[in-house]
Amino acid sequence: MRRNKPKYKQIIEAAVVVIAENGYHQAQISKIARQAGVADGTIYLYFKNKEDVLLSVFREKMAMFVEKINEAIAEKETAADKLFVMIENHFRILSEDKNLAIVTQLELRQSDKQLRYKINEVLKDYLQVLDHILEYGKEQGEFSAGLDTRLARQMIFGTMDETATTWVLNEHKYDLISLAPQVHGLILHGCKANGKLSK
Amino acid sequence: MRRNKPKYKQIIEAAVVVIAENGYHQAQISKIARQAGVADGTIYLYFKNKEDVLLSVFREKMAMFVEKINEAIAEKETAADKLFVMIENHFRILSEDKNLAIVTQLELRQSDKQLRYKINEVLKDYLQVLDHILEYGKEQGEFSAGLDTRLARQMIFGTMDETATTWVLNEHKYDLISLAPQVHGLILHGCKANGKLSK
Amino acid sequence: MRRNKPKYKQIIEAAVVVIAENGYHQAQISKIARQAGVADGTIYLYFKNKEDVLLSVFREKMAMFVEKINEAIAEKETAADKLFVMIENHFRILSEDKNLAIVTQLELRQSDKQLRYKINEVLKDYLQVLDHILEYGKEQGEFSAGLDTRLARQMIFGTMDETATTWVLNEHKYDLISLAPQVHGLILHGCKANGKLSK
Amino acid sequence: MRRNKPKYKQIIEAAVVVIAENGYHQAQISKIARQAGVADGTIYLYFKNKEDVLLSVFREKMAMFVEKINEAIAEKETAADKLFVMIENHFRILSEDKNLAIVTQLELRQSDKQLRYKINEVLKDYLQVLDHILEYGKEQGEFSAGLDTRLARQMIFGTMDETATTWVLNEHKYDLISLAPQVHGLILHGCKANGKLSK
DNA sequence: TATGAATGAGGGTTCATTCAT
DNA sequence: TATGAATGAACCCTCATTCAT
Repeated sequence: MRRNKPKYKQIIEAAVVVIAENGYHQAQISKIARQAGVADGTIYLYFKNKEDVLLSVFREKMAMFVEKINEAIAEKETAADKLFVMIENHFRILSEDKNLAIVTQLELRQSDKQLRYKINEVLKDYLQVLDHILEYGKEQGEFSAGLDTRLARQMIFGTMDETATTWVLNEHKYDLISLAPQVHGLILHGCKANGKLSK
Repeated sequence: MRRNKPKYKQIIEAAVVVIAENGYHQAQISKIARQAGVADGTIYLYFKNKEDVLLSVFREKMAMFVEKINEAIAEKETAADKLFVMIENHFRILSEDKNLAIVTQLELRQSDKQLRYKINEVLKDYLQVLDHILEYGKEQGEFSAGLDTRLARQMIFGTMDETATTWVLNEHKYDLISLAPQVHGLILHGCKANGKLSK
Repeated sequence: MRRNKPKYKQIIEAAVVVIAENGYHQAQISKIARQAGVADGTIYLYFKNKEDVLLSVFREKMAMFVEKINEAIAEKETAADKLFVMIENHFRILSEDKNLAIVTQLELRQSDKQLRYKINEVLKDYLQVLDHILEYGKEQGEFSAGLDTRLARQMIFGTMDETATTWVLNEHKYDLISLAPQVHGLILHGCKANGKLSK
Repeated sequence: MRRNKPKYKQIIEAAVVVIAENGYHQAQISKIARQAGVADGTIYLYFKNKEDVLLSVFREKMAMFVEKINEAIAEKETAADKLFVMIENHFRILSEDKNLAIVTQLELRQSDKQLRYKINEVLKDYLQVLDHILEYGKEQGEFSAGLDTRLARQMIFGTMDETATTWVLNEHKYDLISLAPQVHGLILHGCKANGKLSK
């Protein structure tokens, strides 16, 4: 199994660094090879082609995302709490690896439609975690029974994603993790003034 | 003034069609020229370079977005209503021009960092419309006083954008406009079951 | 006759300025037209094509060269004196119009082989002036009877030309005209130490 | 070291042929590659860009010029003899490689100002050989003590260059090498009839 | 496995020239 | 005569991929 060999990971990590430092369109195979300390041709022993390298970057990182977040979620009881740790961990992982944040929020989006579709397939694993929380919340009566899971998932992911992208575009100059409580609040209660406060 | 000449608009419209049909990276100047019914060189009488064509596509379309939405908003009294017509019109404009939807939701995002930054500058006009609604809602007591405008704006835009992108990725196979009420509800009240309403 | 109309001269002078300021390859018809204060198309009412403009620049200027130099030569008696005023005037004309110097010594040489051949045809008028001086000198016994006119002409023209070109490449930072006596001396006597002087 | 690899020389030689046969402005990289029997891209493994190819042609050939001429000069005792073998070898090298003659005398002069300056830098090595002969001749009392080295160098180089260019423009239809003695004579003694000295 | 030299397709842009007004 | 908007051909260079070693 190629994916377990050390050079596989080595190339993936090199790709993240090269893309973050040079941008998507300047991330040539030769640069990735040099960063990984292998020859250009060697990359083709581990990956089918360049698209496969980029997709693998996303796949590996997303798997890590899902794993970490599933762990964190499991420890919480309520859907609201699960949602909170999901948001917080989403922000934390990006905060802890700024290169990864640049790559996923800005650079990989420059890939063409074909790769975008494949990336969206991989993303589904992550979105399912969200769906599970939403279904669980509805079952428990925490979330509104009439909630459309797909729409709610789009709201939550769209909000987290837009928040993270804005943070990267602002060159990480404020703390992303500390926005988690407010984002959580917005997602749970929306913008509307709630009864007591607005009175 | 070049921008008022008929060929200017003609080239912009041709660019939308070509990008939608061929994808960002396959939208060569020669294809756009052919679609517009002009010679390749003519494009350079109206635009500085290819990037200028693409940025102008976004600028012209976004101006149209802002204009239409400002008109619609002006007719409404409450912030909640303004927000509703904004969401509905955002979805309506994309629904009415599927090529435009493909271009703004998928293709133009493949532009490189430099163009992305310029596009983001143009986008600010649109985001400001959102900010005005949010501020207005807070003034009127409709929206919670403690609402962070920037975060709320990111939530709203992120939600609309993610909803629209998912719709495009699903090849417009369901009705986007009819999602507006639910999206509006989510943005106003969030996911949380609200005692009285859920009864 | 087109060549006597004011716009003909106007375009020629504009071409000299544009070529001197922008270089041969950056001397587009549109720049020359703008400098001359006419429309692009107007140039084609006076010249067959761009090559014709450039060749005409050379032809007009060379005619002026020949005329001025013939006048100066006529006043002198000996071949040596005629040669001296030729060298001095050659240097003087270039010194008095630095743009012309740049154009003839550097820029027009970048023209392609076809134009070079035509320019060489025009140059023949000038070289004939030299030939006449040489023949006259031989007749008068001033110049060595065995002198090969063509070779001597190449030596004289080559020397003047190389001297002028080096001066232009050095950005006119020394006085060209004052080199005339030494150049004259070299051409007459060569490098060799002459008996009496070397004693 | 790239310059020692066989393909480097191979591309240089191909460039000389292509430029001589097609002219400077028609010497496309693709033609040079085809002539060299390599792919277009291969040229860019050995040269930075097209200008680098052209400059290298001149640099390599000029180095050969300087080397051959230095060898020939070293064998001679007097400055006059050194000068003679320099002229003869200058003419001989061009005579032996007619393509090279076309390239250096006509085509490379069409390069733009930037490349011209770089070519002039390379040419300095050659001109220094001339300077050394002139200085040596003055030391030995062979050449006139008051000789201005720079001017004399310009005369000699200008004469040789003009003679060679005229020969190329006349399509090599007479023998260039056999002109060397007369050119040598002209350079040494000038045009002037030297009654007594010539006895 | 690993190397890295060689390949070759593909496109934005310029500008001399034309021609309807 | 004069205009200037429109034309469209032409080319350097990059880089993903291959394959002989």
